[in-house]
Amino acid sequence: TLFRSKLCERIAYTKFVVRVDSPEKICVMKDQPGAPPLTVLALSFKMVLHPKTNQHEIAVVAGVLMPEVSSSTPVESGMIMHAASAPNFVAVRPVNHKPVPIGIQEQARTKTGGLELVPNEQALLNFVLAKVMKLDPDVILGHDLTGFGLDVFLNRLASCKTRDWSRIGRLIQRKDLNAMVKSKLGNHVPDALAGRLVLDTLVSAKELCPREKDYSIPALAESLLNRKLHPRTDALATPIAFEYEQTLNALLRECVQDAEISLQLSNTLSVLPLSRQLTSLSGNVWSKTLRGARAERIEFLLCHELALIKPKLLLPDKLSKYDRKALEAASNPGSAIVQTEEKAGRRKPQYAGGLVLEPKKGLYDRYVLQLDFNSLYPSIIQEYNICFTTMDVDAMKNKAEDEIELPEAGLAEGVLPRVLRRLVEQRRAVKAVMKKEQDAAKVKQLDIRQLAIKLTANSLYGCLGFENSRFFARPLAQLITLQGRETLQRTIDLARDSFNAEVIYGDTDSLFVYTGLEDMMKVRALGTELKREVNKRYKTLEIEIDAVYARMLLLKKKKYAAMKVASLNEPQNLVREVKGLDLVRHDWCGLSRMVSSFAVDQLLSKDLSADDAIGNVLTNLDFIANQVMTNQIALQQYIITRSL
DNA sequence: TCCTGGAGCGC
DNA sequence: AGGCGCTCCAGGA
Repeated sequence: TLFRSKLCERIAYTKFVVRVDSPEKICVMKDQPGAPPLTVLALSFKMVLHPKTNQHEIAVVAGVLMPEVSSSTPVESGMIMHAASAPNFVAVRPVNHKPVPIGIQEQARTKTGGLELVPNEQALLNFVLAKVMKLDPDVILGHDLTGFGLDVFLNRLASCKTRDWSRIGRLIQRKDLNAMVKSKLGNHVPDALAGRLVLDTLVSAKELCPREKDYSIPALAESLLNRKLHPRTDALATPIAFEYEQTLNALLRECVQDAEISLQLSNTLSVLPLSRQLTSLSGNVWSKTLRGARAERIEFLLCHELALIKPKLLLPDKLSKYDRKALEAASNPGSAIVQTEEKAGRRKPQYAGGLVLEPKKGLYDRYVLQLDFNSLYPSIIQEYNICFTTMDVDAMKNKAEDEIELPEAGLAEGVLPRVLRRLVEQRRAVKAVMKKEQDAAKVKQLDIRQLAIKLTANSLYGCLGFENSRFFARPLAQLITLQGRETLQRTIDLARDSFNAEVIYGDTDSLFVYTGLEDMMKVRALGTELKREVNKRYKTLEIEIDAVYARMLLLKKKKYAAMKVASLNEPQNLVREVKGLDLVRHDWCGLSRMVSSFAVDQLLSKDLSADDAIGNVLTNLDFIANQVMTNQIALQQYIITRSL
């Protein structure tokens, strides 16, 4: 039954309300129309700290609207420019009962730059709610929205006892917002915004760019958008900034810019199309994907797969910590219940992981060959048919690692190998279409799909070892890493015994071979031969030449620097690659990283002998020491960043 | 001196 | 609300 949503149907703030009597009456449309375009509203806030209550209060809100956004095609760069000219708004209210500067009042009166001046915080909150109601965005987007912006916003809505607070979402909610925001159980932001997607670019950037070190707006604008921003104030503004026209104007501009940058980040990272692909692959809920719930995505993927293959199979219960303890106590009635203190941080490892070789330390000045297994763990699952449907996981629960045996050969393909095989097939198909496609926008779209498939396949293993996962199966995770270690070791033995190759290092799925060669053709030939010899031993497992390095400095496990040959056809074109050294770590200051970087450059320089390089490094150290002593280094260079 | 955590990397 | 491995550095016994 379709209702026009009127006052009598106070369920949602939507145009229509649909009521269905039974889930059986829902079916999938045969000819699916394309997904409708989405309205995206980027929001950004500036807070002040109330001097007495010491609580965050909202002082400035900016919004940038981007209408008609496709969730399947990535946004083209031309569209991003369009966003800047789309209807923006920025609203400000007086702080500490002091009127805002006359110039700002004038701007607001003449509506310059979409500026709205409101008398107090309550009015500011209502202004935002009215805007959201009017624009009715499908997506509310911003940087650190879930951790800060919207969280504070909801707290202020609650504190100010704002009427009809649920207008921020699409579901009419009469719940006591105060009780909601004070509850420690989970994040209440998504619940309050039911009916809209919350896209937090901080969450998305952390997931999609895990190698980034600094996730602040200016840092991401520089590294991802190639935009250098002016020096900025903090999200937490000082009351003094509200007293002068110039500083307040800067604050307002910055607030609008934050919303705009956040929108561009989401576009550049293709967060909407990618999260939609991830969601449609796993069959979970889109808003959850945006919250980064990886384990839940895998859970849904496997639930759907099981329902398809073994429709009569009962799914395993999802056990809470309490449930697990109770079960354990029941199965071992004699044993004392061990009280394990769960700390917030990382726990001790529960089983063995990848093999890391002791590196043969030193500076290598002839070609080093790096070979990598493609998707090692997904490949192992397929290669050995590892699954809870091919092995008795319960029987192995308390067994030692070396007692866990591989499934017998000849068993039917398990669920996990099947899921992975199908993902691999899908990805291959997408890539094939990509090659033929001419339209650049469609290529980008396909690229996002293949990336989503890869991410999904690669996160399956992690969920097998994750205690709170519905499909938690430690014996499987153990067996997978064990096979990984053995596979790498067999490869090393083969390289040594059959090729007389010198393996200088290796980590989990990779090995580094010092070839001693100076002829790229011979290096390639060796790599190809090694690769062929390894790959012929497996059905699914596959090793590949990952890189060739002209020079390599190998210091410790997980710490090395090297000059990588950018393309095998142009061996002269070298790119520096650094792993684990101090200069890639933020807990060392800029000066230290700079000195370290200089040293690495010298040591890896093709034109220098080791002695000359060391000489240059020592000279530089003297020079820097002198600069330090004579106070010529900017204070900025001494800042270290480290979480506590 | 030995041992435990945390950070923050690498894979 | 994926996993483990390995430096480093602090701090306590």
